[in-house]
Amino acid sequence: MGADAAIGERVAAWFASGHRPLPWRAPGYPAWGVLVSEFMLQQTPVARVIPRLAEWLARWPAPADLAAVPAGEAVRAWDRLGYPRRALNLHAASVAITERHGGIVPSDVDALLALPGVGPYTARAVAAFAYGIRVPVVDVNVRRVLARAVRGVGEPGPARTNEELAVMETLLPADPERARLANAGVMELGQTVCTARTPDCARCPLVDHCAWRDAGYPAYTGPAAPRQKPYAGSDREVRGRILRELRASELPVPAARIAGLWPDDAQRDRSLAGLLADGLVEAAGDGYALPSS
DNA sequence: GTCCAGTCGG
DNA sequence: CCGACCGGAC
Repeated sequence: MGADAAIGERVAAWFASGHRPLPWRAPGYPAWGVLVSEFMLQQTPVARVIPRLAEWLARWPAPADLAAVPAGEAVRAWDRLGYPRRALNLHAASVAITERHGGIVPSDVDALLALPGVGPYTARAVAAFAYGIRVPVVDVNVRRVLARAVRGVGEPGPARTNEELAVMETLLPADPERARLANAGVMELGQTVCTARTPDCARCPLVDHCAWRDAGYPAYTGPAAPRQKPYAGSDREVRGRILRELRASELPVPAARIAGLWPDDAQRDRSLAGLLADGLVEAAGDGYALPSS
């Protein structure tokens, strides 16, 4: 067994020996529930997703249920999870699943990738966790664990999607069930032990298989991760404020009330135009509303 | 201020 | 490849 394969087996064993009872890991959890959870988990921490996921699935237990309501209802139910385009994409995905896949979430990675809002991570996460298919799953946690344990550097740096998928593939056990445990285990390891700020190496199952540790924890010298712009005062904040107003109202919101939501006319107009262009908002009479179709 | 089970368009 | 995209928690 090569070094990488040893890593996969170790993490699978560590994960199988006990992990947090996340709802989407429960045996028999529906593929639709896994898909919804993965949309919600795109850049939103686990703890914030758990309560919203249950509400969503109680209301729309299958893709066809969501496909049957206007997209605006999905945006409204998304509430303040953030990045509301995900709600729009999830609705569009439910329509595509209903029309193209007979209402069944596809298991094929390429079919999943063709769905709106489904990228390299989500497609493989659904294939691996909902259907038990042996495919590498790479999210930010996996990227960090691979950077440290395999490449011996402290941070993953800019994304190198294809290369990281290939590396993860090499450490997956041949057996699909063990591969699933390895995928889930590396993610869990990165989230709970091999964390960005303060890794807890004393609890790490890879303590003797870590290139970063072997190298003496060298400081990261690669390209800096892109810096995030401040949220306060950004167009994102303005968009969020407008959408929050529309979500709170069953009727169209008059343009005059939108105008009162943000003092900078140019920024407010630009943000509203962006929401319209994105299909998150539509004109309704002399006001605006969530999308009715 | 930083980070978070990312995706998309330019 | 790079920036935009929400919002809450630490």
